[in-house]
Amino acid sequence: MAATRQNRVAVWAQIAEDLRAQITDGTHPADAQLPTEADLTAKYGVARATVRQALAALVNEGLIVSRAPRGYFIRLRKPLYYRPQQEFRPQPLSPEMDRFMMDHSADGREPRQTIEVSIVDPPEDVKKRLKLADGELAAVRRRIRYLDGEPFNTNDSYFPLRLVQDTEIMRPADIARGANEVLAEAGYPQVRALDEIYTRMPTPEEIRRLDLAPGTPVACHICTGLCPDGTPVRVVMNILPGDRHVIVYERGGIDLDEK
Amino acid sequence: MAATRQNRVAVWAQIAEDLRAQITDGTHPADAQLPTEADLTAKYGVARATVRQALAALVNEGLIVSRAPRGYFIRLRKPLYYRPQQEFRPQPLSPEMDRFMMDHSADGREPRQTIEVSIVDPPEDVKKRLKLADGELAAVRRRIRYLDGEPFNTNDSYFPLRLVQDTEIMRPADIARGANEVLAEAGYPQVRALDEIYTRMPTPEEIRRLDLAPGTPVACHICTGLCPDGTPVRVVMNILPGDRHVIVYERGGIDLDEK
DNA sequence: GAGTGGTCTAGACCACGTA
DNA sequence: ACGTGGTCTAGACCACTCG
Repeated sequence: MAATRQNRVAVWAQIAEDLRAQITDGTHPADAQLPTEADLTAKYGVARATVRQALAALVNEGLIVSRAPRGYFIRLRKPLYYRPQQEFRPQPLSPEMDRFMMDHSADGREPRQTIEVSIVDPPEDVKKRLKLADGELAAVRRRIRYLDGEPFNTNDSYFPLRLVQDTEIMRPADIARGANEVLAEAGYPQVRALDEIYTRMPTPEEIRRLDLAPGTPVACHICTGLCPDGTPVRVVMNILPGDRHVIVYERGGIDLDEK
Repeated sequence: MAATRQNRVAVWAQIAEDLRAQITDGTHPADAQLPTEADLTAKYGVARATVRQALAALVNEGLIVSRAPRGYFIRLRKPLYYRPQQEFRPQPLSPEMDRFMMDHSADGREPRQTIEVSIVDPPEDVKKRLKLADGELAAVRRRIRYLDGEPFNTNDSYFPLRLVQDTEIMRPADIARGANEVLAEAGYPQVRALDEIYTRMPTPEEIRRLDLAPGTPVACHICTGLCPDGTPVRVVMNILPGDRHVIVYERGGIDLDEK
């Protein structure tokens, strides 16, 4: 537990551990206010900087949040389920599965999204997955999704420019039937997809766009859509704040692995 | 960018931004050493604590790591692909997909795992998913997996105790044919699964077990295995350090959604 | 106006790795 | 032996929110 190189635990780490135990053991209700920095310096008899180091640790763990100048508060997690397979299987495989999902549904929350379309030289990640030729450009539809006015996730869809030029995809408006349908009509139906998911701390840009609190990691979900002949025609980069999402996959009809 | 409540950017935030730009723009090679704290205090003409705050920010973003008392170093990301569907589809759907995966393979790295088996009153998460009666116990196989001696992920498999008592599952040894096979032989074949994935900062316990650097989020992958009648018989809780894993799903044969 | 957290300073001592 | 980062202290001023 954060032992210093000496055989002892730093004072700030002990304070952090104290507070962490109180938070996780449910002593305080969610959203409760913690003692002030002044309270803690008095209680533990240390300098303010030491208390601040303890609190900063908890902030970076995502356990508490500072609402200056009001104080520190216990953070609550209210993730919604997020389903990459959504359109494929709108219904859960079984009522049992549904149970878990009911806890966090978007019922009654008002969705909204902003859309920007532009032509770009895409980032290396995307370029590789789209198998773009050197210097070849892509169209990107950048969306930020909101729920009740709060940013929920971002969704940047990249298409090889040559495939979508002069299609509806280039217009910054909702596409009721979906961009995939448009792409299919243009002769590029997607029949397979590769989902890649990894997690990291957000960039300052992402913190800004998604209004992320410190200590909030993001999941990066990259979906590559392929035509029957294996040509990639679409790469979607989703940024999912960890405090707002649970990604769900349902699998069935096969022997299931352990890992 | 970390503006203070005044209309200015904090000095530490500017220093962090400077360094961040240098790191992400590839000015320095990966694993390069940053200037020392003393260098930076001199360069920017500020107190050491200010420089340390900038560096701490980058550490928490996962961009750099401190190897005291040697200095700060740029962090490298070398994730391996992790496939929940592994046994289902050992081969990628197409050579195109394989391309992305070749970059990070476990070739030539020596895998090892530790196994502990115990009987526990499982955490609430697990209890709910296993639909355990009040006070009902579970067997848990806790595994830590290593690659070349370094911890890679943890895998805790929970089973209702009544189903697995007196089976091979209770012995802390490798099960060559897999715990699922044992469960199937006992009359509980799994035909469906629900995967839930979310991301958060690790607990101190996880930091210890997985030897995580600061600024490393984890993905929590919970797999619930169900019998044909919908009874959950197994819940697996995987903890996947973000700097070591990319989770991969392949989907095919269906219309694919955008989200 | 009182109290909060955010920022910044100028010191100090320590353990540890490396040269 | 030296330089490194880790820890801790004792101050200071500020902007903001709330009563």
